[in-house]
Amino acid sequence: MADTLTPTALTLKDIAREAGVSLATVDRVLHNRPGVRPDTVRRVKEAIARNSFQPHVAAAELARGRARRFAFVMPSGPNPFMQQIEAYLGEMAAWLSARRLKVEMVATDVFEPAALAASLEALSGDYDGVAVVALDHPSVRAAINDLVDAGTKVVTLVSDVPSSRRHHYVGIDNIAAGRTAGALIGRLVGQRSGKVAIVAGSQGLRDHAERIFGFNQVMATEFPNLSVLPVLEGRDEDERSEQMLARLFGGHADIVGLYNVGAGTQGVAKALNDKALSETGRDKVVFVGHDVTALTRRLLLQGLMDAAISQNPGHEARAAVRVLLALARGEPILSEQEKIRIDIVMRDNLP
Amino acid sequence: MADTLTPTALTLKDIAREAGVSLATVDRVLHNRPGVRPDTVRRVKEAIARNSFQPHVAAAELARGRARRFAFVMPSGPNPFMQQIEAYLGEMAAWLSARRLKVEMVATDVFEPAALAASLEALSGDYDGVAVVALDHPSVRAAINDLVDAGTKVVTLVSDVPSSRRHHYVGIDNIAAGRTAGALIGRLVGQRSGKVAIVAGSQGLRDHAERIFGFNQVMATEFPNLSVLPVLEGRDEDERSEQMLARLFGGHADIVGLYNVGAGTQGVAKALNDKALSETGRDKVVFVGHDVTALTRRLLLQGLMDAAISQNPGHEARAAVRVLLALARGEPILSEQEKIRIDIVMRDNLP
DNA sequence: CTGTTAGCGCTTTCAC
DNA sequence: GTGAAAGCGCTAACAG
Repeated sequence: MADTLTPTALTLKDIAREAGVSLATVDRVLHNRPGVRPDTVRRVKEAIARNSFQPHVAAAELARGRARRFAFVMPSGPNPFMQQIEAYLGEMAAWLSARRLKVEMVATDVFEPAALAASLEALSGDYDGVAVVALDHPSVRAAINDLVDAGTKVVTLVSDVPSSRRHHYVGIDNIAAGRTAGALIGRLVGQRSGKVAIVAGSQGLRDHAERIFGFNQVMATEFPNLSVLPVLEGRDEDERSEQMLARLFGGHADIVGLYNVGAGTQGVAKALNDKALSETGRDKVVFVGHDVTALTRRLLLQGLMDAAISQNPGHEARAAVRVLLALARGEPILSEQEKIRIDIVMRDNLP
Repeated sequence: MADTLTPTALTLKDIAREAGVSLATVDRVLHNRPGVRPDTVRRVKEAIARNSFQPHVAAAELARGRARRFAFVMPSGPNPFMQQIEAYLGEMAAWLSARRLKVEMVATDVFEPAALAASLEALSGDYDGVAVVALDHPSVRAAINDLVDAGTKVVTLVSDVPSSRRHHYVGIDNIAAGRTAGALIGRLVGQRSGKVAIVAGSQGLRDHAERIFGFNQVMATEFPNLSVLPVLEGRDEDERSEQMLARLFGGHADIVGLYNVGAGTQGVAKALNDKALSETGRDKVVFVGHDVTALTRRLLLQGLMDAAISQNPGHEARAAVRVLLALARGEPILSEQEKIRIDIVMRDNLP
């Protein structure tokens, strides 16, 4: 019982013969290039459809000659998650080079819309595709639209600018991520009641704001035993986060859960650990954060952290490249494959 | 600040010139084909290494002419998880055909080692690669080894035969999956103490046995408040699972957790639901199972099921194809990309 | 508007 | 053992 999923392959020439035109004309129709009479277009398109013809990617790739260039615009600074994405891109070197693809990194300041926009504008014309960790700001939106208008394929990475005309977003649904964090804390706290603390980088960052929104949604509707404290804004900095949190712990004896929305994990963990040491015997605070890094991995193994909501950085790096390549080639995108899932990582399923 | 990850590309001809030989000789060395003097081999290899030369995959693919054929040997019968894998393979049709790859499905009885072995033997010589949902049995092991010896690339899918010489395993670490299930049940049960039930298809199936092993490991070491009841073997059948479980519930009033290792989910859910209806006000039994299907999705949304341990069937289908292709081409495998992760799926991060 | 043609960088005969 | 040469199925110039 062998059922073939793929029919036998035809070539451009077969289609040309069937439509009664030349190779070049089929090629023009295939790529929506101008200079073909509407009636001819129709005939060719019919022949293509009738045979469900698929051009051979390898032949197309070989024939075009020049390599494709992609730029990755990433935040400068020591964000471990972003460094992981860059590292995974580096691991693809052989894969990229066997396909004659060139990927270049461009570092820029994420918290400065003007700087980001300028970096993007500077890329215009030089690249076939651009992946950008974007800030949702009017000037960034404009820069993205300009690139798109110039024919560059653009994907937003990790953080989206939905109002722009970017071709694709590679990243997670942050509202769902926040809901997931909320549900985990709620469930892991169990019967107890008390307060839940939130530490974020800034509520001005779109992804952070969305996560908090999702988190509160779940808390309000499903865990009446828990009350959420006002969000602390630690700017993703260790010391600031630690101090704010230590003060909060001082003021509230009944904190049973802690959600760390962004980075600054070192400081958050420190504050939590100090609290645990000073009050032996108390119930542990349930601690959920984001992303699997060297640090969060250690905290999970130690048991100080209970779960990390994670978006696989390797998958994001590869998906961004594949999507840019598919867009550049005019191929359809395997949306199921390129969708980034929200991973729940606990000690026993650490990747 | 633009850092290029990929150097400029050379061609076979460049290497040939540098090594002072012809195109054909470089090609022979590149593919370890015989008929080249050892000294020449050395010179060519040096030139390749010195320039870290990467042959252009598109050119290689185009030049070989004939299409590659892969077979997927899957269990017959209505296992929803396997059907999902087949469906995802079907979705790749355009992708496959654009690469001139042919994928064929072969259905066989998983519970019959002889039948499986025969199906595999029958494939010999006709395919470049075979993906098989394998049973760990000596005759299956032998059949796999025969295929490998005949030059066919073989990957095991979902269920491994580690003792065979298969080139790759595409699937999850089932011991870790069982540990994850155990940790989830333990944590979600919380302070309560009581008993935990396990329903499996059969302890003779390698993946089921491994999951149970991991589950018990975690239970024994970390949740002294919970005691695990003897495993019920429901043969992945709905009715049988339901009856066995209903009887178990009748005999033990203090069951607080339930781990469903395999299929038969319909029956398990039925038994659990009946129990819940008959004893309002009691604490809910924490229910963890495997895989996200139409049914488990519904149960998660309803709240009857608390978490599903899942291996992404789409990812497995695509990884199997990519690995077979890389093996056939002699390319390195992106192990990080092809690794199948253990997903924890709860209501809020349903994919 | 449409057709002809010269490659792209490999693989694979077939000669030497 | 080694080399020369004919494609693979497209794309992109250039002619008409």
